Amino acid sequence: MSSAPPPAHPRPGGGRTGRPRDPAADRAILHATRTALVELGWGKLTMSDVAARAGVAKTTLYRRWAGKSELVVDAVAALFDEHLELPDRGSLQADIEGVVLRFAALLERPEAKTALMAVVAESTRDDALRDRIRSAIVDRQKSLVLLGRERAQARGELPREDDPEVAARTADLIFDVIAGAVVHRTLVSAESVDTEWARGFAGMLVGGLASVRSFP
Amino acid sequence: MSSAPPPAHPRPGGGRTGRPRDPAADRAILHATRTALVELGWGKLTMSDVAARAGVAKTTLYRRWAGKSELVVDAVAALFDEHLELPDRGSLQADIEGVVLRFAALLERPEAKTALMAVVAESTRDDALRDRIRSAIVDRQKSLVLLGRERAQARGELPREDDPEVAARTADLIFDVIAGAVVHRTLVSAESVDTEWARGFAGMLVGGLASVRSFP
DNA sequence: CTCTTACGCTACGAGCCGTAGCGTAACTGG
DNA sequence: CCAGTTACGCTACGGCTCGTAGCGTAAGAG
Repeated sequence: MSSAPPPAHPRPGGGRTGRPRDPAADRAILHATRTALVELGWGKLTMSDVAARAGVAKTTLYRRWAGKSELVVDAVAALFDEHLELPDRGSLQADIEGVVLRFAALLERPEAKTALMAVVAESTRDDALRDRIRSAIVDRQKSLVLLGRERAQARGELPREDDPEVAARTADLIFDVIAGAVVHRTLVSAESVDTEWARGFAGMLVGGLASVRSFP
Repeated sequence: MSSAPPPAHPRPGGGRTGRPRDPAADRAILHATRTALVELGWGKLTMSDVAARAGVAKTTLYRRWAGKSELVVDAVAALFDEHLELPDRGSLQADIEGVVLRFAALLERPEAKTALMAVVAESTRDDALRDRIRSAIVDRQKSLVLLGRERAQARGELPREDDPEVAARTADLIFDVIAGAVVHRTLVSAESVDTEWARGFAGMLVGGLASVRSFP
C-alpha cells in the first residue's frame, strides 16, 4: 500500500538498529531506472548502468533488489501510482472511455511500453515476480474496474449482483477485456488509442454488458 | 506465406550458385529453439545453447538469424501455423468460443507463453522485428477474424458492411479485443481460459456487436 | 576444374553478472 | 562516550554470453 518501494530483502530483525537506508537512494535509483528504460529499452538496460546513473554503488542495488526484473517492476509501478485514476464522467460509457485513454497514455510512454511486457514475460517462469507485479500493478488497475462498476450501479446503469462469485467472475472478465484490448492495440497492433477508438470500444463493451444482463 | 522460415540474410545475388543451405539445419535449429524455450525460458535462452542443441556451429546461427529475437519469432510462428485455425461451429458465438479456446491452448504452451510477450516487448524498440512479428504471427491471427465475420455475414448474423474503411476499423477492434483479452487472461491474470470463460467472453462480445449494429 | 557459397571449428575482446572483502559512515541502546 | 549493528562505496574477481574473424573444408553451378 505504501507507495515507497518495498525492499527485496526486508529488514531482518524486527529491531530497527544500525544505519538506516538512504531514502533518497531509492528515489534516485528508480528514477535512473526509468531514464535508462527510455534511453536503452529493457533489453539493453543493465544493473551497472542504472547504478552509475543513480550515483550509487552496484552492490547497493543488489542489496535492495534481487535483479533487473524486480527493480523495473517497482520503477514502473510508481508510474501507475501517479497517473492512473478513474475520473467520474457521469456515465458508464464515459468512465470506460476515460480510463481507457488514461491507461493508453501510460502505455505510450516508452518506459512503460518496453518494460511492462518484458516483466510479464519474465514472470511466466517466476512466481515471486508474478506476485510482485500483481500487487504493485495489476491489483491497482483491477480496483478501478470495481470502482467503475459501483458507480454504474449507483447510477442504475448496472444491476446489483446477488451472487458475489458471479460478480467477481464478471469483474475479472471485464478487467481482462479492457486491459487486454488496450495493451494489444498499443503494443501488438502498434496503433494509437485515440478518442475515436476508445468510443468504439466502450460502446461495444457497454452493449455487451447490457446483453449479458438481459440473457443470464 | 511459405511456412519455411525465411533467412534473416537472404541470398545475395539472384544467382543460385554455391553450396545450398541445409534445410535440415533450419528444422533442427527451430526445434532446438522451442525445446530450449521450454526448458530455460526466454531469459536464460542463449544462442550458444541453441546451437549446441541443434548440433550446429554458433556461426551458422548468426548466418541465418540476426539475433535471439528473430530466431524465436520464427520458432513460435511455426506453432501458430500448425495449431491455429477457425473451425466452423455453426454460429458466430460458437466460432468465437472455438478460436478463443484454440488460441488459449497455444498460449498455455510454455514455449509460446514465455516467448511471445518477450519478443513483443523487444519489438517496441525494433521496427524490423515488429514487422517480422506482424507478418509471421499477427496477420495470420487477424485473418481468422475476417474469416469469422464472413461466415457470420453468410449466416445472416452480421450485416454486410457498406463502408470498407469502417469495416476494417471494426475488424481491428474485434481482433484487439479477442486476442488482447485471451493474452491478458492467460499471461497477466495468469488464470486458465476454460470453456466457461470462453462462453462468457463470447457472449459479451456478440452482445456488443449486436448493440453496435443497432446504434450506428 | 574453377567459382561461389555454406559449414564447422577455434579464438578472441568486450561486456555484464552477481558476489566477496574491506574500510568507513550512520544510527541505537547501554 | 562506546560497543553493536547495519548501510554504503569501492575494488576485484570468476564465469558467462555476445558477436565476429579467420581458416580449412564441403557441396553445389557452370
